[in-house]
Amino acid sequence: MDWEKQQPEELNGGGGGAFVKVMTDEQMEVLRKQIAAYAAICEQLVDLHKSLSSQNDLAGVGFGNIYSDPLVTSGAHKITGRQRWTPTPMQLQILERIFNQGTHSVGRPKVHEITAELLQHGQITETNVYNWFQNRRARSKKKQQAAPANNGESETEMEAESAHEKTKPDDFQTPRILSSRNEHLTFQNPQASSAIHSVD
Amino acid sequence: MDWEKQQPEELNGGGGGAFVKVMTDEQMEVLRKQIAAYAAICEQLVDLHKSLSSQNDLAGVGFGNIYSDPLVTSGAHKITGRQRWTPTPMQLQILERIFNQGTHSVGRPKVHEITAELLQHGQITETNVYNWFQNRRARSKKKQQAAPANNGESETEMEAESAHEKTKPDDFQTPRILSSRNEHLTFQNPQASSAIHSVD
DNA sequence: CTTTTATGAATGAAGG
DNA sequence: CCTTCATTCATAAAAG
Repeated sequence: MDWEKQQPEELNGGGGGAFVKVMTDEQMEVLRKQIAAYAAICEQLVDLHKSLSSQNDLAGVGFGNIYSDPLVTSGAHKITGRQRWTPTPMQLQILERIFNQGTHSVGRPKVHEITAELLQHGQITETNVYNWFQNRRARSKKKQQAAPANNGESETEMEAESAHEKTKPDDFQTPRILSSRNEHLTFQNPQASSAIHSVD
Repeated sequence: MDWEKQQPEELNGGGGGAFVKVMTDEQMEVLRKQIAAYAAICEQLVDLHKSLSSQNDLAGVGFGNIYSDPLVTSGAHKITGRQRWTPTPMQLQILERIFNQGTHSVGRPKVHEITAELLQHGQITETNVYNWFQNRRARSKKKQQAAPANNGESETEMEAESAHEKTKPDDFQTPRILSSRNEHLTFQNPQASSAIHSVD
């Protein structure tokens, strides 16, 4: 910024050759507008972000056990980050067994029962179980329809029959162009709030 | 701000009794920091918004207009399919507000009314609105019953509920609703960019 | 450390 | 209303 350098002497009132930092009304107005502009922009963006994040934020996962292990506190900056459930090998084994026994769909009581059993092998909620079966079912189905393309002869490759784009070439779908890892934007800046008040 | 009034005379160098607007180095530093803080915050928010909005790339799209512009078919492989409505941030915000105001159930006329309003912020149909409320209601209910992870034995209400950090949603969000229909966030502000350069 | 893959979770919509 | 499905998003885990 350096107003003292850019300041033409004529504007310097009657100060003569004294070297003082001076702002004209116009300059102050410009400055004020700049700050006000930022304030407005920030406000818009915060609103926007809130509405955007409110939809997909937060998991209903009500367990807070994962980061309980002091050994794994290496991350250190993810203190309140969302953690998603990861089945223990034992849990997975049991779930797979149930699924393969023909129970592809679970009702509410069944979920409760299974959850109770799996709780003995690690943290888990009914929602986790419910989601697992749903995903398992979907995945299973998807795989099934991706397989049947080849006749008995030359097996060539998969996905040959996908001439009519059925949505889902297994190879490169990659809709995620960017990987956003800024889960919690921390624009908690004291300077900012003071600035807001100052300009207003 | 009014520095000329708050300015103690001692700091005014050798200016004597002349009434000029003067900034000390400290004051300028404060100002610079305030603007810089805004610049940083805006930058973060813009980045964040960009990543958020680009994820669900066709956010805010309606149905018929997706491939309406053959010129901009950048994606190119999305020609068919995809008819699922995705609420724009603005639409979502309005819907959430209505829901949080106690209107958890909507009748036909109400749906019509809401749809009309939301149409100003993007494509939407009455069915979308109806489904949204139904899903929202169901989800809300489920969340309620998913909370109790512990036995009821210890009913002492400690700060236990703070353990579930989320519970989010709901509700009482910003009392200040944006009334303007600035769907197109116009944070393209010349003032802002000039300010960015000024401080930097 | 960066990129890719596997999979848990969120959500609009359909069926009963 | 409730359940189920299809699709998409986000991230832990694996690969490079």
